[in-house]
Amino acid sequence: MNLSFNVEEFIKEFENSCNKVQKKTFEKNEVITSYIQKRNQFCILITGNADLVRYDLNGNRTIIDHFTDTDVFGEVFYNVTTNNELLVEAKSKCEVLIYSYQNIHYKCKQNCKFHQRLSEYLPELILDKVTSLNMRVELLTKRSTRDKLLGYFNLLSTRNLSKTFKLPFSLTDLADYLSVDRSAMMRELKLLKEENFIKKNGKMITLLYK
Amino acid sequence: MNLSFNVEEFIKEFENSCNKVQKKTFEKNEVITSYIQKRNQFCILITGNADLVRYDLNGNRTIIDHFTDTDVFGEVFYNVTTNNELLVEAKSKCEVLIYSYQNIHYKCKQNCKFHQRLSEYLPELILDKVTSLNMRVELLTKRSTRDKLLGYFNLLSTRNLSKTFKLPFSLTDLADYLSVDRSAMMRELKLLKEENFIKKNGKMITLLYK
DNA sequence: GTTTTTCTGTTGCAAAAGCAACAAAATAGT
DNA sequence: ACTATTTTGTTGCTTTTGCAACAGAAAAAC
Repeated sequence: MNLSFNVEEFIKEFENSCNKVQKKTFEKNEVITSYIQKRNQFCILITGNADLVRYDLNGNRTIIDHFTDTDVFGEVFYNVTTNNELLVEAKSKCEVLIYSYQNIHYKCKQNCKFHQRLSEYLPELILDKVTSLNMRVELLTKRSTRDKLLGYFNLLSTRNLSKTFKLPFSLTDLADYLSVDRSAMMRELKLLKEENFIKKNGKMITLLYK
Repeated sequence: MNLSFNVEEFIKEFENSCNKVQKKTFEKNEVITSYIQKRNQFCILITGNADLVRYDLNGNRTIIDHFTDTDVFGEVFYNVTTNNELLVEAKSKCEVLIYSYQNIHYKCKQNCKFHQRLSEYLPELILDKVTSLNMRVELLTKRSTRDKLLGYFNLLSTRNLSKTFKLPFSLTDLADYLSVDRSAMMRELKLLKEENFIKKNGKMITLLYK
């Protein structure tokens, strides 16, 4: 994220300034929140990492988004219209700040610092989500598994300012993120290695082209 | 869209209240704006319809979004990070209100009504984009052409409160929207007709299931 | 009202992706 | 340190998708 304010400081303010904000801890594989059941929710991940996943009627799992330290998430950023299950699952032990809104328009009668700051920052935070959603759409509209993989690798490479980077996912999860079959993706990864597009060592990837 | 304010009235206010807002007319197939070249832009489509399209390096065209009367669009809702061409193309004669921001945080020194209103409404407008982006992601993560078609048809059916509805696209464009091959999509449409999932007459579709 | 262009519908063939199943490796749990 | 569980890597086979090409229908341009 590339925000105009410091999320760590924001978290400190949260914890002290408003008694409606709850701090909770979740173990690995626990469900942090459900966007279907809990509307108008705003969360900050203090430590750990978690995925926003959807389970559709065919039983397919899709990873919609991946969260790490200081990432924000919640239904307030998603504005649910789907019927499918939509869960945030802890991938490791997670500490989370949770706040539930009464109304969606981000105005609050209590004049605590937290709400002031939140109103101020929310448009920017939402815009940041828009950016990541647009990147997601760009990835998903790529026609082949190969292009999706390379597109995603480019993204990570750009973000890390390096041709070498670590996948934030297991390969199983990566397939669910790119919305492709895992074995087909593995086959494609193998071909990418053989054709010297990439070098791979566990979750470390190095781009060899350009 | 399901907004708390009336866009038609908003448009009237725009036209009168701020001399920085331009009203322009575009003929069919003209480029209304480029998100790569014109940053921080906010537009309202008064009449006509237009598509946001991306041309990637392989020459593939993807329709990212489709706009009709009173829809808003512009780089300000997209927050470009891509390198690909990203154009809004008029699909018919279009009247458009265009405003370019100096800064992305929606604050403006001039205290005209337009800017006041815009600051007020922008978070809601952006959130509306988030909703449509999330629906888009949901469609694109469907694994088969069939599921993409049915998913999209369900959406239109829900929106129109009717099992029968008109496609807002040509079939050629629909394929570019769902990010699939046109001939493969046509084949799938034929199967859907044969298996009595849908009835199709030109751009009118009727869902026969459930 | 005729011509030109775009869109629809179709097909054979090739390529890619999905499915199922399994062994080996790695990781987590105790 | 050992065991159970999950992840990785692989493959044969099937299904789906993409590509290329073309004719007829529809729409747009003149």
